[in-house]
Amino acid sequence: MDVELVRWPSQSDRRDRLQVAARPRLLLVEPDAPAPLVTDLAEDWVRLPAERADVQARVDSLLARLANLDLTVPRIDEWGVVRYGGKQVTLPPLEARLAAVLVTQFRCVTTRDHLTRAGWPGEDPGRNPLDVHILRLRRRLEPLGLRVRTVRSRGYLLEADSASSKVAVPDM
Amino acid sequence: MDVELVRWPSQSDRRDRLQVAARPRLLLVEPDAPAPLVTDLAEDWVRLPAERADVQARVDSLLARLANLDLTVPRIDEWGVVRYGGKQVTLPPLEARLAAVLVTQFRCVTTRDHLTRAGWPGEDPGRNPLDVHILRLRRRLEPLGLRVRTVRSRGYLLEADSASSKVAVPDM
DNA sequence: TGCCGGAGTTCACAAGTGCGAAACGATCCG
DNA sequence: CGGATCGTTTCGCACTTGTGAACTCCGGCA
Repeated sequence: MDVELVRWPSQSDRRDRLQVAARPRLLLVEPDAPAPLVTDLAEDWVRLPAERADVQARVDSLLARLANLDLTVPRIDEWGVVRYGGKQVTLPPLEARLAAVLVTQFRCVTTRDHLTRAGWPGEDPGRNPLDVHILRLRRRLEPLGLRVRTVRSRGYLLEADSASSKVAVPDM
Repeated sequence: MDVELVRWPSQSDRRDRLQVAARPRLLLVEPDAPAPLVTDLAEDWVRLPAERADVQARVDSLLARLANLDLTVPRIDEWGVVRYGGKQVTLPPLEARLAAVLVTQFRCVTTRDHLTRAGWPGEDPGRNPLDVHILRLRRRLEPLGLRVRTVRSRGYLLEADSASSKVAVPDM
């Protein structure tokens, strides 16, 4: 699980995106900026300049506070290794590029277009290759407890399998 | 309720008493002391020396956080993802447009007319489609602990389901 | 009290289409 | 050769949305 460091107020739009995504974040408040009013449980702030140890302490406190709220986030490195919940899998290059986008957008919708650009830079292979690789990515990520959910007519969304949003499909 | 200001670590015994009493407190961490690890939701800290405004901001945030713990407001993003109480669901386009209105009017009555204009811009599909989609929206939002309540002859109203479990509050 | 009518709810069915997934090929590399 | 990666085709399912009708709920009125 990661805490995002956000300079504030210069990166306030990034802060908003993280807030919408319910991602934990630490605001690094620039020297002359006013102090922010923080009510989100996944957010804290520290005044710059700050000791490295103080920043680390706030990150640790934030993580400890959120430990009860299950906000674990998967990670992927540059060799295509995805780690989550103590397990890991390795991905082939193309799927690693797709997974990288989905991981950074964890719990947020990623458009098909965005994924296509990430997987095939500078070309458009059409619809099917993406579909097939999403399918293969699903099978590889499943053992980790991760799920690639389809958001019809919008794109895809990576989320934890068992936790949180187990949506009952309405009968109709 | 007030926030107690505690010098730390010199008044650490007072801090412990306040913690046992579940009283909100702000630790004023002395210049050379190590940063404390804070997991209690009723506690925060600030490194001395600190601006008066920064201290005030932390006090305000602490009070606001405690006041808002069970007054969480649902949110919806532009891709139709509704988040509330640590859970989330994705909505199809039409229901997302309806939900967007109900979410921004949280706990306030929204007229059928308003919802119709939001769901079907530039046309009027009649009464029934709206009713049906309200029903479908109800079923989708139910797992989040949200309820669409009917206000007879007035409209609809989104509110928290009273039976839903609130966010877990550690150490309080 | 009992009945009526409007308001609101729920269901079944259907059309259109976005998407899933298997199966098969092609290519690359040890 | 054998395994892994990646593309293509194809069939069919399931999701979204609309429609009509049956059904329940509730207030008003005689």
